Amino acid sequence: MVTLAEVAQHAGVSASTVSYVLSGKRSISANTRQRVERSIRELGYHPNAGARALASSKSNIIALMIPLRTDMYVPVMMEIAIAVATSARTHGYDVLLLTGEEGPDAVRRVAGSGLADGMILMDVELDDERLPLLRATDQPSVLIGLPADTSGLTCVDLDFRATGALCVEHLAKQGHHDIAVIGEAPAVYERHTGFAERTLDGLRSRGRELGVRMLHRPCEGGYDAMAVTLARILDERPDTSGIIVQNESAVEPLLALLRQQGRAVPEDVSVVAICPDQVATQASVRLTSVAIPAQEMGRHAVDHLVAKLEGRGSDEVVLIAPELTVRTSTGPAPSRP
Amino acid sequence: MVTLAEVAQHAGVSASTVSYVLSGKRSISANTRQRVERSIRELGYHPNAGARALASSKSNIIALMIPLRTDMYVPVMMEIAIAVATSARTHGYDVLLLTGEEGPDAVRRVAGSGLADGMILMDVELDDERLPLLRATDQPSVLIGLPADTSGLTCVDLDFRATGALCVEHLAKQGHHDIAVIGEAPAVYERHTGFAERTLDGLRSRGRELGVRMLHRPCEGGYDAMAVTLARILDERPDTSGIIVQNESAVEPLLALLRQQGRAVPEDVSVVAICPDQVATQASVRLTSVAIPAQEMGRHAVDHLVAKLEGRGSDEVVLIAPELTVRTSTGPAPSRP
DNA sequence: AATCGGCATCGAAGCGCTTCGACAACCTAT
DNA sequence: ATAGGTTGTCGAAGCGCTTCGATGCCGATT
Repeated sequence: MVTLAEVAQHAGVSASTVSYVLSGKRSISANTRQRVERSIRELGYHPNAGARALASSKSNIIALMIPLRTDMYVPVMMEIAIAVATSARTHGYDVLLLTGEEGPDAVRRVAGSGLADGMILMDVELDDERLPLLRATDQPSVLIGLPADTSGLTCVDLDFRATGALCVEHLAKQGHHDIAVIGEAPAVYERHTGFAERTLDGLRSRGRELGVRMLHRPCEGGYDAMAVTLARILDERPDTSGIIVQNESAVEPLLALLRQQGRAVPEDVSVVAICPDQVATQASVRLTSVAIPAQEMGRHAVDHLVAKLEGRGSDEVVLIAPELTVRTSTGPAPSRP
Repeated sequence: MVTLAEVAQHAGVSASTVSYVLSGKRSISANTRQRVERSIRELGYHPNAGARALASSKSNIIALMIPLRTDMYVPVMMEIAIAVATSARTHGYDVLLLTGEEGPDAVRRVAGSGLADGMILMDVELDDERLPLLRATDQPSVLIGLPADTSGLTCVDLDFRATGALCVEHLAKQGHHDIAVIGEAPAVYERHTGFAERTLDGLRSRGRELGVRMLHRPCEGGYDAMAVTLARILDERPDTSGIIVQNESAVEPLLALLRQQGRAVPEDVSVVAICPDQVATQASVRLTSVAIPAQEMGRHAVDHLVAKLEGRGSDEVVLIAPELTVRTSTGPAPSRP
């Protein structure tokens, strides 16, 4: 293993000079810089991460905490995680992956040991148990998702309230008056997950303003659950002509069931989904949808965290504006007999 | 930030004693041990990760490299990653997440900087560009997936050859003679991904032994691609009565298309899937399937890597035996007119 | 009584880096 | 010609920990 000292010797300079070449914190003559850089290349030198962390009290590592909840849609999580890892690298940071297993203690461990310089928390609940600890350790952090109390925190999320509103508007504009909302699994609501509640909120308040009737039903993923849910909805509100789905694993079952029952999309029923674009475009009907901007969320989170770590940046809540893409699953409401 | 020295002072012992209490590398009297442990608790001490890494040349970090290929089924990757992170913790290791972005250089960087003690590579290709580097740096590592040349490497994977064989056997036993195989996207085969080729190999050689006709067609995910592929298959081999799918995003489209064409599953066509259990159970027909044991693979990989890091364990290839679960998508072949 | 081995503890060295103050050497402005 | 300011480089101190050898103490062995 090549050390700084060896590079210094090889280049005929002192160790500190090499260090300054690497960090750029003091000016170095072009000549010396080149000699040092050459030695680094020839010897294949890589600074030792531990020594660096010890001397500078900076690990250049960002911790990413992903609680493993089985009812969350995994690909989105993954996409965010990948985006976080990738953009972290562009800032010179690596990413440490923490799962929910360890629970809130992970926050304490990481903050205490100086393992990471900051952390990004995913899948934040409205009243998340990790938050008190976060505030106490004043560990620089960014949340993906919105808790109830955001004071002193930096959060990044899709504006789910606006998302809900946008979906209703789109349907209402096409003349739909009876709209059903197929939501996430009941457990998600029971857990008070921010995004689910905020979507619902946006959906309802905009629906009230526009004078449309709204019926919300949570739904586990999969075929059988969807069949039951859909039957209940159509039983309660036979005139339902618009459906908004916020549950990736309910999308395809829903379409299949509608087809099976002879209800054409979009002629008889319009469907709007809140889901990743991939799901919307790969479904059996190309779905009008509001995309979950996973990459963007990951990138934003990293950018804000890095800003904080560098002393720039402050606490704030960043809500990403939703965008609705019209595809072939929505159309004018059928005229009533 | 509390340091070892402060703990030592508080407990009235020397720093080295505290260190030995922590590591257990020398015997300590019960009395002293308790005093030290008490001080640690009272002061809320956490050893500094950087200092530890520097002094011991061990970071207690495992690097997990996930190339981001858009055509791989993401949830499986995620499940493995989570399993890796979780079981790493039980061995006292944390996990560093590396994406494919950086390419093979990441291997060099991580090995060179001592950032991680070892690494786990996912989604290994038959002729993976990271392998030469791996061998050169003699970084302790475990691969998930099998390259063409496994000499000097430790690999963990599902036995895809046996998986293929198992699927054919199951169908053949039920009297199916004309079997179609719907595979991964063409790009996967072009890239020479080990698992895809080995499955095919197992499929074909067992098929030959059993005297069944076999037709393999790669298939992009999604509805439209599946429609084209299925049409071609039924055109070429109208008597096809068994289908084996190894492509998660083709599963539901396939079922929907069969239904649409009035082919009943399993009365007219039997379907066997190679996919995670979740996909098999949530599909519109409960699928007879061979599961991808993601968790088990992650766990095995970590166990083997940790064994290597501790000086136990050697290079070997661990193939996990496939298990076929019979559900409702397979049955006897229809009798021919 | 002298010797030995094992246990419990301590002190000091050092892991590889960053960073601060010092100091030549040079370049202006007086 | 001299004070003052830059610029480029070096030496040394230390970051918080692990680990090696040394040491003092005790009971067991001859």
